Order: sequence, then structure tokens, then C-alpha cells
Amino acid sequence: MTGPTRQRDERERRQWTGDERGDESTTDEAEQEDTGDEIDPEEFDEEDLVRTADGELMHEPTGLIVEEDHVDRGPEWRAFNHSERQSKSRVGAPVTETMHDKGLTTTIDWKDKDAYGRSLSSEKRSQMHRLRKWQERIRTKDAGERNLQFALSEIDRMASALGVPRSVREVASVIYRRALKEDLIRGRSIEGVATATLYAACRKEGIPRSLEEISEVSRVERKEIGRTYRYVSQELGLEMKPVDPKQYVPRFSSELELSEEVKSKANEIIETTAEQGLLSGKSPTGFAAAAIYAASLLCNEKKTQREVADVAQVTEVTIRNRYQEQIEAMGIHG
DNA sequence: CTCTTGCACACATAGAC
DNA sequence: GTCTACATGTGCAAGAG
Repeated sequence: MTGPTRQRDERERRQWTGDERGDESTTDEAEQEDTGDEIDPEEFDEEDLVRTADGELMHEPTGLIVEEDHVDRGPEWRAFNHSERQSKSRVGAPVTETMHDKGLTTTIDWKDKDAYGRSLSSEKRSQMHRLRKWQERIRTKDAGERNLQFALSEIDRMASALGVPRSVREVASVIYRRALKEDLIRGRSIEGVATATLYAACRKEGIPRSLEEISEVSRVERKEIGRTYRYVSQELGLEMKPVDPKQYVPRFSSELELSEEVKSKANEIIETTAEQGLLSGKSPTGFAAAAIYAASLLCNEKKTQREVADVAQVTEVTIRNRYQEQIEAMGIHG
């Protein structure tokens, strides 16, 4: 080691930490302005511009909104004490988009009092009790439905991006429904669980995608997917078998444009070395990558470690280590 | 130059405690 | 919870072709 200094923090980590998922810090203060689209009204002929009923400036021929006026300047009245505020205010509870009813539902109070603060008769009390129960049921059922709907659309989106068959999406949504039923989502992000179930479904269907590949189409980082996956598969007793490295061989090989000969050679290497226990505890992708690399050398279709590492999304180091072990176990020399 | 090999160290995870 | 062992990843240096 001759390096005098060791700069460990220069490692570049692209983590968009401020992504929108699970952002609970939204303030309920009125958003004062929206500097979103900047369309210059000068670009249009003034006679084509009309003011709509909503106060937006619209370009008539195209229907393009040139200027929106949605600045909230607050109440147009001023109030100086509580009673003035009470009498002048025309507004109710703030609305939110995060609930299907925008938070405008009437809720039934838990107190057994009427609007004047009087106690209710026992008959009314039990009626209220029933109503309350049903309201809660309907509300939570609805929330669950929306949760499911969002999760399923995410699964669909990611599955398309990965190019996995429909059967995988079916399996993923079945697993997700089970997770939802078992209340495993609580305390976890919907996206996280959705991604984890997709990962599990890929493995179950025998067309595994690595955590790395999955995380590329998900908004959830690899670590969390892995964590959530382990939790879900344990809780649901999914009994996942370890991934067979051979399942990666066809895909990686064709990406590298390798012949059938190399594929079968790689499979042979995997089988033989796995029998000798070399696979235990190793990453299946790395194992497959090393076998493919070795096979490519043996068949005179040499790919570099770098090339194989790229498609398998492991590092050259891992390929080196596995490959050394494999050729030793196979009794092949260089 | 590229590719391979080897090494030290950082980091994550699983299992023991 | 912490500690430890292990695998993988990063970064570097040096040799081969």
C-alpha cells in the first residue's frame, strides 16, 4: 500500500434520497405559487388569447393554457379576533388528495353525545355504535382497495419494464394480495412490498431477475427490496428455493451472443461445481457469470471478464473468485 | 493500450450470543 | 440489541499480451 491518502468519501452514490415515495412531511400550508410551466405569452398573437372562466389565459386555436392564475392569496377578508374569524370564514376542513373522498367525509364522533352535548338514549347509542363500525369498515376496505390498485399497477409497470411474462404478474399479484391480507404492508412502503413480491414471483416462475435488475425498474433501493422480500417470504412461508445459476445462463449468453456450445459448457461447469458444494452461499449471478466466462474461454469464444460482469451485473472480482474455484474443481488448467 | 491477477479495505448480511 | 464470519464490491498496482 503506497497510497498516502485514502479518500473513501469520493465514492459516487447516486441516491435520489428525496424521492416522492413515503414523503410524510408534506405541509398543509397553502401552496403559494406554482412555477411549473413557463410558457411565454409573448409567443402568441394577442388576439388569439382568451381569458377562461377559471381565470386562465388560453390560446384559443390550440387550447393551450398560456398562463394559469392559481396563486392563493389567502382570504380576502381580515379578522382580528376569534369571533370575527368564526363569522367571516367560509371554509371548512382542508381537503387532501391522499384520501379518496378528499378528506371531506363526515366522521362519526366517538362520544355518545348529540350536537348539543346531551347524552343519547341507549337505543341511539347502539345505533351510533353500529354506524360507527360500518363507517370504519367501509373506510378501511376502501383504503385497502386503493392500496391494492396502486400496488398492482406498479407490479404491472415493473413487469413490463423487465419484460417478464404475464404469468409472473399473476403470481406477483397473488402474493401481494396475501401480504395485504396478512397485514404485512403496515410500516412498509407499498412500492417496496410490490417490488419484493415481483422479485419473489420471478423466482417462483423460474425466470429469476437479480435484485439489481429489479431495483432498476423500481423506485425502491436494492437493500430495501431484499429486506422486504425476506420478510414477506418468511411470513407467507413462500419456501423459495435458492436460485439455480443455470437459469441465468441462456439470458446472459444470448446477451453476449455466445453459441449453444458455450451455454451447455457453462451449464456443465455449473452442475459439476455445484455438486462439489462450491455454490453454497455464493451469488447465483456471479456463479453463472464465472461459468459463462470459463466456458467462453474453453470454446474459443472469449469474452472479457468485464463484458460478462456487465451483463450479469456483478463485478469482475466476483467472476475471478468464482472462476478460479470452478476451474480448480473441474481440474482444468488455463 | 487492454485484460487479467492479486491485494487491502469497506460494506452488507446471517447467525451466534 | 452487539459481535463475528463471510461474501461481495471498490480501488489500486503490477504483469501479460
